[in-house]
Amino acid sequence: MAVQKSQPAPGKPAPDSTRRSEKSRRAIYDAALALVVEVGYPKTTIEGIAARAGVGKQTIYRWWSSKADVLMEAFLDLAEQSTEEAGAVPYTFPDTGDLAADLKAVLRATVDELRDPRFEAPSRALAAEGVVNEQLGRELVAKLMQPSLDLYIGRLRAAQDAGQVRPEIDPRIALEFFISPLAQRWLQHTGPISHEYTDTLVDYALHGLAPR
Amino acid sequence: MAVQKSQPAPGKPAPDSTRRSEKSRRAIYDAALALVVEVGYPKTTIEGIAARAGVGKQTIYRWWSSKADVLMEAFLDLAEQSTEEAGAVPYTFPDTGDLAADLKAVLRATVDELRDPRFEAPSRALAAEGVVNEQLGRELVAKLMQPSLDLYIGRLRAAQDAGQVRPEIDPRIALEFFISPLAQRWLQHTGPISHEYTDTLVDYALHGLAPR
Amino acid sequence: MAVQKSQPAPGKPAPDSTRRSEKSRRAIYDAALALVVEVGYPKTTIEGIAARAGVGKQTIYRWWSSKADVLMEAFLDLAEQSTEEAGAVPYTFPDTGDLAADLKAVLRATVDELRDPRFEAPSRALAAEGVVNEQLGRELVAKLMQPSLDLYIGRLRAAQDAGQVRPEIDPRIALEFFISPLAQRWLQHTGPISHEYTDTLVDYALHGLAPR
Amino acid sequence: MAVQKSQPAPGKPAPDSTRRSEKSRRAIYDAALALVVEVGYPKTTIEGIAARAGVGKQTIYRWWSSKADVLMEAFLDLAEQSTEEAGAVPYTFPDTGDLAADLKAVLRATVDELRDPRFEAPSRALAAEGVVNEQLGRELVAKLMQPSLDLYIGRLRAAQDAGQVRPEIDPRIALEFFISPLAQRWLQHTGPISHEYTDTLVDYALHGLAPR
DNA sequence: GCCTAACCGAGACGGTACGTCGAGTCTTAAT
DNA sequence: ATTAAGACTCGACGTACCGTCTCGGTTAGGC
Repeated sequence: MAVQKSQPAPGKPAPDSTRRSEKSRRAIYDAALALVVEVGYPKTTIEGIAARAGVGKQTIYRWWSSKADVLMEAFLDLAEQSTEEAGAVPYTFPDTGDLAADLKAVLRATVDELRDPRFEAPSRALAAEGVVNEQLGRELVAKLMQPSLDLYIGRLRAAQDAGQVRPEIDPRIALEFFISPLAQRWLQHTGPISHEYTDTLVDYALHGLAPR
Repeated sequence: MAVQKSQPAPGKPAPDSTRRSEKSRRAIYDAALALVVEVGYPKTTIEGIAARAGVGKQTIYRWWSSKADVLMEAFLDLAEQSTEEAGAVPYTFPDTGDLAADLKAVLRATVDELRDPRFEAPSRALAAEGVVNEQLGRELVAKLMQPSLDLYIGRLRAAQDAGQVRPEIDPRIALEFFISPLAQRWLQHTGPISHEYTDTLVDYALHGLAPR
Repeated sequence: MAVQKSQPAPGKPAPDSTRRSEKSRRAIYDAALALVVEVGYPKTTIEGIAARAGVGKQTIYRWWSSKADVLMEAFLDLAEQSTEEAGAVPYTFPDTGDLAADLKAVLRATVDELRDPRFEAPSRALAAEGVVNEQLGRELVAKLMQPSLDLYIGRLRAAQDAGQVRPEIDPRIALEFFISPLAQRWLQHTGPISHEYTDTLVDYALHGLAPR
Repeated sequence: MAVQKSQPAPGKPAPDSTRRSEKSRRAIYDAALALVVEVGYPKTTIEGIAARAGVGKQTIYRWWSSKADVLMEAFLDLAEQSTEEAGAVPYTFPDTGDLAADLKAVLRATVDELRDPRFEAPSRALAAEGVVNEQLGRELVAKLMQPSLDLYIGRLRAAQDAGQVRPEIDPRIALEFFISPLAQRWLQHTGPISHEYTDTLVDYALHGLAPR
């Protein structure tokens, strides 16, 4: 499960990645994440990252095309490490047979993650960049979000097979009832996020707003 | 409803707003919006706005505290104008008695607005800024989104009174089923937005995912 | 006798010289000369000058087109100041009636000046630059050397009128017998320079190498 | 006469010159001279020379200590080749018994050489470097100029023996009347150089400026 | 109808960061 | 062991904007 390297500015003679310094790469990831946490994304500069990592600026420009690009890889790397560290099987979704309970459990974990300060600053920064820069946005979605979304889809399909979700429902849309309200509250500061809140989302979504 | 001017950096002798040049203000709004559309938010600079507006830099710094601040006011102004232009009663929500139909109608209009290129660039820029800058984010929510959200709340309460929505539902959460998925698809490029899509959202949300 | 300002890079909107900061100009001159003396010309950088002068780099680039250009003006300014300081009538050549004595006196003064450490580093640097960069070289000749050369020509013509120099001699060539050997020894380190040496030059040049 | 290799940075384990690649050396000389002619000395870089010569940078740093050092050897090599090529006995000075004629002939040849574009760029570059870098300057004088100067001294001494030059004249100073004015005009662009000019120098110098 | 304060266009200023280039060092593979 | 190749750290380049600070020149009210 290797991290895909992003392309540096095209037209340049591609650097030889076999000779790349692993030490520098790690130092750059660490410096970038630390700076984003400490001083915020806009005040995080390529020069600052280079200085903190004890690395020449050119070494950053050689392998990445922008600050956002560095941060994205750093964040992907962080996510990978955290997953490994947690010892968890990385990409699974609980299936106890109780759809509501499973969704609530996963969403509670997501809430906790969104509040982890190690994740908050860089993921906000990346999300903001993705809003404005479509190319980066799509990369983010593909690399960071899609794997999780696929798990939701799988779980919802299983629920359909078990007769707990109506068969005509499109799981790719249904999952947004759980993900999107949480995402918007977090991204746009439109409201607080909590375990109770996500529990409520699950209940509302499964049973609908209208009386039965 | 006059646009509230934002405070310039505190500690300064407050400028006398009665002597402010209306012509400059308009020129600055126009230049800011045009530049964001033409070159994108990150490449829009205060110097660029000043030059294009034929205005001194100080005139911008005197009345606004940041690029985002200028753009926010410019955008609010644009939104106001558009509303007036449309001749519409600005802040109402249809109530035909058919909740689903009313929601679908409003969401279709929202989809159309999100696709209007005049709106897209600046509102993306502001949204992105709001993700990262909490203070600005809250201002955006309060000034740009809250009025609309309140209309949703009002309509949902009416539906509750009419027995079309279960009484224990919190309308402030319920409205997110309509707003948030659309917002996320648009903000994060996670999927296409269309009238069919929002129609589906309304149906799913009202009747729930589970079989009845 | 104003210092001619050199042209910044053409094609740029010419800066308004009436608003130029005299303080910055002085500080830049001082820093440039000091650095050339202290660390040598090649290690003198625009950044270094700016930092030492407490000035933004742009302020240098706004008014000068290169390091050599800065240094040339700084040196011209220094020369001017020194002349004023010395209280001397700036552009005269002694005429006691004794050509040999007058030439020897002036050349002895020149030798002293060439050895003054305040002058040595910058003038070497400029001379070197002028060797390789013809445009700058011609400017140097015109602004720094020509006035002195003209004085030699004047004195030699007077000597011709007085019958002390053959009338068919071209003073513009003759003066090189006094100037050029000294210049070459100094520039190219081909030999030591001293009062005795220049005295000898005068004697040899006036009376020739061949027996009479 | 083998070219003495200059010392690389001291303190390093001296490379084994018996295993040196002659092909690389030649390629480096050619590349260095070509680049100086084509793009000028300041824009000639070690990287550029290495790339053009198809050589690793280290190969240059191993054997030379600086750009000027490379160029000096390259130029010495060029001078040697040219001399051989010309088939001439390398280090002689004509002695027809007519001092004036001999000097004029040699100076005319010098003028022609100074105008040869193959020589001009590199020798200007070296001269400029020598003005500012005393160590290199002295090396240049010793290796490039001294042999010629010695020939002048020899010829002048012969002339003294023949009674054509006054015995009390120091030939080491006298020769500067022929060399230095030409050198200065060429180096500092203070005037045009031509056969007529050098002829005039010889006449003026031999017979003096004063009436006889 | 004048005075005088504030605003205005303009843009120079001290700075920070940009993205690029080259210096000189170090590592790898191949000859 | 030298070589071609090129990644590395470092420092300077010249540019773009930042936010502050003068400059005249309008442009109001308050007298």
